Amino acid sequence: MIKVLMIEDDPELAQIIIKYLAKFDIDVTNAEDPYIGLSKLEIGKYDLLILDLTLPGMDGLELLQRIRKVSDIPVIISSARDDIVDKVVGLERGADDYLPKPYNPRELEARIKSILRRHNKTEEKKAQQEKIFEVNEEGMMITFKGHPLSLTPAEFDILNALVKHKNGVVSRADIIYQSAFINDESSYKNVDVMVSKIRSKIAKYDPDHTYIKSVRGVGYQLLCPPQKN
Amino acid sequence: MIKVLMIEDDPELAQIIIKYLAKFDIDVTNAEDPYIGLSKLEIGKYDLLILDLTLPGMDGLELLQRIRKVSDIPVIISSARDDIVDKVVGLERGADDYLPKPYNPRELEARIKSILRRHNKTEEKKAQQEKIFEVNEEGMMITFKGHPLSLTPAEFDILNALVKHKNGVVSRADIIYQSAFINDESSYKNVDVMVSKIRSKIAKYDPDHTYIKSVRGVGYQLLCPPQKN
DNA sequence: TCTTCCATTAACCTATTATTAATTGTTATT
DNA sequence: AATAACAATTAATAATAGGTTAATGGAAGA
Repeated sequence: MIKVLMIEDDPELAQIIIKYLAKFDIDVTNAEDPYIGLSKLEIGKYDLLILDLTLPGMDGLELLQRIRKVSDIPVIISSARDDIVDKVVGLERGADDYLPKPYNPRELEARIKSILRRHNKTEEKKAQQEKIFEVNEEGMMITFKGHPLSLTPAEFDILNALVKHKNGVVSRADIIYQSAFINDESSYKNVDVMVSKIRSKIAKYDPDHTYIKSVRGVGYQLLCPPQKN
Repeated sequence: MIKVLMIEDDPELAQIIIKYLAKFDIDVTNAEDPYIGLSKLEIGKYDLLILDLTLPGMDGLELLQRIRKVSDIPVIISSARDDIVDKVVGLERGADDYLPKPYNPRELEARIKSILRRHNKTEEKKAQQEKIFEVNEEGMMITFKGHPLSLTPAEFDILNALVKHKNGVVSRADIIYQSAFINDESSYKNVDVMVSKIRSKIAKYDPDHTYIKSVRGVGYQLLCPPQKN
């Protein structure tokens, strides 16, 4: 999901863009007022900014300069003026692209993706996301969609066992037995507790899916693909 | 001096661009033939490529694909066709910008600089990440973000071992064993003490992050990227 | 409905780790 | 040779992580 902030005072155009880009998994938030936009930029975490130049109360180019003082976010200028001076000044002041209105939303989408590809190597990220769980045994680390989960040793053993038996059920006894960090005499409930902790650590990055399913009377199972909640 | 390769079969246009960009310390080499361009790209070191789409003997988009297989160089497409499909496909296949002819050379210059500004920034970032710890084995020196850490020999061995096993856990036994400056019979706690000292030396320069993580019951681990406190 | 199993929170406890200080040993320096 | 400086080591104490169990509420299944 790509998060974009738009500063555009024409609500009609804003709506069109928001609707169109939503189809491509791009979530656009519009701020009609430049000052509100600026504060949103500071608070929220956006991947890119679409900036209109003709704004009420503030010149867009000036706004861009102020943004650049606090943020390195990629900026696409969208302007009604197809003027060479505006273009040059905008790009010089730190914009990554300049798109004269009216433009085709498809072009906007393509340009957003092109810029982001460069900026945070979206492709690499995507590749990482395809491997949902990645286990580094030596480092006792497991990454979930690219995010390293900070697991305790016992938690690592449990999730590692589940990943190894992908889509197979693993019993609590097996888990306890094969982990060096779980006391062989500890209760089955202990596994439940730690599974719960693992789940909450995963939920930090994806709260909407179930990855570890409990199989009644048997044990636990790693689901891939996951189940919606 | 910025070095640009241009693949453009119109020599007249090429000359105009070359002359114009020379004023701005941009050195443009033109290749009228796409195959020659491709080979030049492989040999020479260019910062950016300007690619015409309507070429003799080869489709520009196809050429772009072939370039992308071997190089990550920034590409600006310059095309006589102001067609939305061409634009979208071009950008999707890895171009960084698409400039329909005829265009103002000033705009080209501004776009080149904008793209390279961004490109150099991301390269910098990449380089920085790799160079958090820099080890100079013969000088028994390790620098942290450029600051030399004044480590004792035993401390050097420990941190060096951790850097070598980046993101892997190293046991106290391994550390003691492989260091010539730590007595083989010395206690594990000794390692703890020295790790503590290393940590405090790092903290002098970055008190807000954890670089050396203890893995309970196993050993220590160098985190990169580090963890916030 | 009723029972059993599971999920989650909180509280607990202990082994491990962190840190400081004291000790020993080694090398330079006068 | 005396001692100053420094590094490795051990000792001692404080802090903490992390596994465990208990307790409660909820879901699933008979």
